[in-house]
Amino acid sequence: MTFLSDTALKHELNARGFRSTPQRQKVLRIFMALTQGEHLSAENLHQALEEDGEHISLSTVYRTLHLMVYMGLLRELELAEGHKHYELNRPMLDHHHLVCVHCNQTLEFSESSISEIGKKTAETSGYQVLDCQLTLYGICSKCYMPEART
Amino acid sequence: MTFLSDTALKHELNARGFRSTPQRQKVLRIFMALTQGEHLSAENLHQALEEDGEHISLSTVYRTLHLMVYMGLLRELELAEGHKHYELNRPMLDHHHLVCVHCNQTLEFSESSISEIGKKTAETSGYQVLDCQLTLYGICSKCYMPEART
DNA sequence: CATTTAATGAAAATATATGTCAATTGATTT
DNA sequence: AAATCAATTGACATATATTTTCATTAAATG
Repeated sequence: MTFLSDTALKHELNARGFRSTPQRQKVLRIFMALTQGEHLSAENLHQALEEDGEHISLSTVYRTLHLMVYMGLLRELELAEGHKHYELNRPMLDHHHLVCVHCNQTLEFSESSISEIGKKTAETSGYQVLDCQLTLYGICSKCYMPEART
Repeated sequence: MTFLSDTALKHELNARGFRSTPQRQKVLRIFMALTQGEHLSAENLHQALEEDGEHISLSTVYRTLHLMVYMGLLRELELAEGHKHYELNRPMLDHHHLVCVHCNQTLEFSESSISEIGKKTAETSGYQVLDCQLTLYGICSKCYMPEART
């Protein structure tokens, strides 16, 4: 799922009764151009599209994000920045996050055992896994001082 | 952290420069009275307090939730219902979630290896872990049908 | 018990996300 | 390649969740 041509995307969509549209292609292209670890909010994505000269309405941006999460193409991250962020779903990479609840600094890490656990658990419950996220919330060394305030 | 008396809460708060207030005590009591696996949104909590005859403003409810997450007393869950839910943080229980991205059905599961991984990762990065969440997103068996739509 | 400063409540403000609906466009059939 | 039909889009309105502001109240400290 790391790379998907327009026609491959079309097949994925059509197979489920959805349509391939220029908007959907452009959104996916934006995500494919990001480096590993980068993630965008709906607003970020909307801007990135504008910067590429693509005028796609915010409603469509939101609808496209949901659809692509639902299809397993994107993963939705909740990293305490107040709004959701999205990135390409690359299940093989076992890519997870560690977030400071104070300053919101976010670190990435890999841990290959997680997806195994995820697969097993999901199977037991009859689920088809789309995404598997281990998120650690804590306090980073800069923020961890007795006098810290909210 | 499964049970915390008013005076223990006071010590925790004062040690960090925060104050013990009746509102904070009442909020924590509500969470301590929940059964394992139950979780509340800010709105739910507000209502639960009202039902107990406690009038605490929504602002205070939100502020208290943030503070308690920051202190590691509560954990914040993002289970695709559109708003955040909260529950007592019981680090020993290794209690995680599996969510259907289509119908939002949520299942709980335990997996004791996760907190080990979390601890190790956080240490490496100099973080103090407050919470460790493995969240699996997928499609449940009821929703997994070729004709499924958004 | 006086002082200091954090915390609260009420209301307004903000932000994020969703819904509506007419117009458009993609997939499929003829 | 034209016609058909439903999915999709964009613009705008709306909803909802959360945050901020600020005057008032009340913990903690000495």
